[in-house]
Amino acid sequence: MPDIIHNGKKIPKAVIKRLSLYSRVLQNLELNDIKTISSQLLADALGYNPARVRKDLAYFGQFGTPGIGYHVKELREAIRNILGADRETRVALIGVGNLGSALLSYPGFRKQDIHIIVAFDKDKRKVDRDANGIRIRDISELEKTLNTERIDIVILTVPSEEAQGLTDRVVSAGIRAIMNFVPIHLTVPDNVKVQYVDFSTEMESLFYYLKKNAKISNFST
Amino acid sequence: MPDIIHNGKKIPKAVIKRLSLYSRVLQNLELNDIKTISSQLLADALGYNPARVRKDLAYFGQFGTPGIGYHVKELREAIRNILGADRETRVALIGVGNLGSALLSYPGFRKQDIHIIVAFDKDKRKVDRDANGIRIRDISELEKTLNTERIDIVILTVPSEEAQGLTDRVVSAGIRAIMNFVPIHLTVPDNVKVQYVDFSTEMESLFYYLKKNAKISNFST
DNA sequence: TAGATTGTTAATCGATTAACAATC
DNA sequence: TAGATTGTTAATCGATTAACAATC
Repeated sequence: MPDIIHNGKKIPKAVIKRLSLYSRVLQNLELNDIKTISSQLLADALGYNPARVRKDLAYFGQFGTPGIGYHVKELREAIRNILGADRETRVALIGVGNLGSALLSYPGFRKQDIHIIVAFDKDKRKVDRDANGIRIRDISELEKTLNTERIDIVILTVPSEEAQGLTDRVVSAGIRAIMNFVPIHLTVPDNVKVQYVDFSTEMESLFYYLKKNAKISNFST
Repeated sequence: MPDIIHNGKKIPKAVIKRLSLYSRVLQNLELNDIKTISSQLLADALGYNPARVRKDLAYFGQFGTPGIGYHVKELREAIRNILGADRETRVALIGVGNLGSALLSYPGFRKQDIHIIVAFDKDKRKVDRDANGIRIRDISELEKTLNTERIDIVILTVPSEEAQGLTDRVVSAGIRAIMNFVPIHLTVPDNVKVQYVDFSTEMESLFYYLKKNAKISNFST
């Protein structure tokens, strides 16, 4: 992946993730009719340092007022603009198994204007069935549909053996962003971004911390 | 969270995640009857730098042989030992909705000896039903069951409004590790580790990269 | 004006990579 | 021995935090 540049400044990847979290906090503040918020309070809501909040925002401009803080509504709109979250995100999902089905009806997506518009499966018994309001298509229609439906992002929820092959097809079809739920490393060209979501790895590191913490508390008792 | 110390060295969080990925690659190599692997090849398999691989492993000891590389089987066992993945991980899941159900049958967990042993829901219509071979319990049995079943980790897949309340209960019951799929920030004591899994945030940053990349290619055409 | 809080610079901390002597 | 590759140190790069003048 090439570096991401905004107004001549290189933006760390982590900043983008946090922007999205700030936006969510601001959304809640707006619902509670809170008009302004300081970097301190915004940081507290997420367990961050206030300097980090100010620095993150400073990559993109000046949004606050010294002595006052940030105007909630304005800042939220600014962030949504930066993230492109003001437009609809058009998503395709490949592999309508248990996890795929769950994602099709994931409430968090709807809230953020992320729309899974098409779903594919290779199982003929699933094809043409309805999944959360959309028709499951045969995987043979993949390339054609990605184009006609102007898909931005592909979600992969297929068995491991099929992941790389489908990735290659999707990339050839012009897709540049893949959210990969399959626990293998995908090889893609440099201009394609893969976001890995890996439950087992997260679980294993949690368990490691747990084990370590247990030892630490044994020492102190 | 206190720092994680191993043999007097502070271990970066990212190292633990990668250890788990190394283990997975080694598992595949073992299945393909490959006996040894160099840091270079292990790095290639994950898109890393070979120095990173050697450095990560060096936190925990010396596992390789100069001129040869690492013995696949040995290294995998060593890593599983470090991660504690040689023991069974006992997990409870709260909230048997779409996502919760999908996780109950997630094949990646079974593969890594991660066992979801109990599941809870507050919906009386779900209670006592079977979910992937286990009986769904009423949420009122939460504290009691976490203890009798000796649960290590709790998975949270409940609506946002209920997440903090349930977190408090779970923490009072002595749980130290939570895998949180609910898109809100949870407040917990310092000795409890929360692992956030947030699809919307990942999706929004993917979309941001996509938008940026599109602009970059516009420039070059 | 006094208090609060921003935006930004400098200092710190942490993580990655390059380089290479040691060694199989 | 010659070639390969480790473990580790030093150099680089990047991200976080502290501090503070500017300013509402």
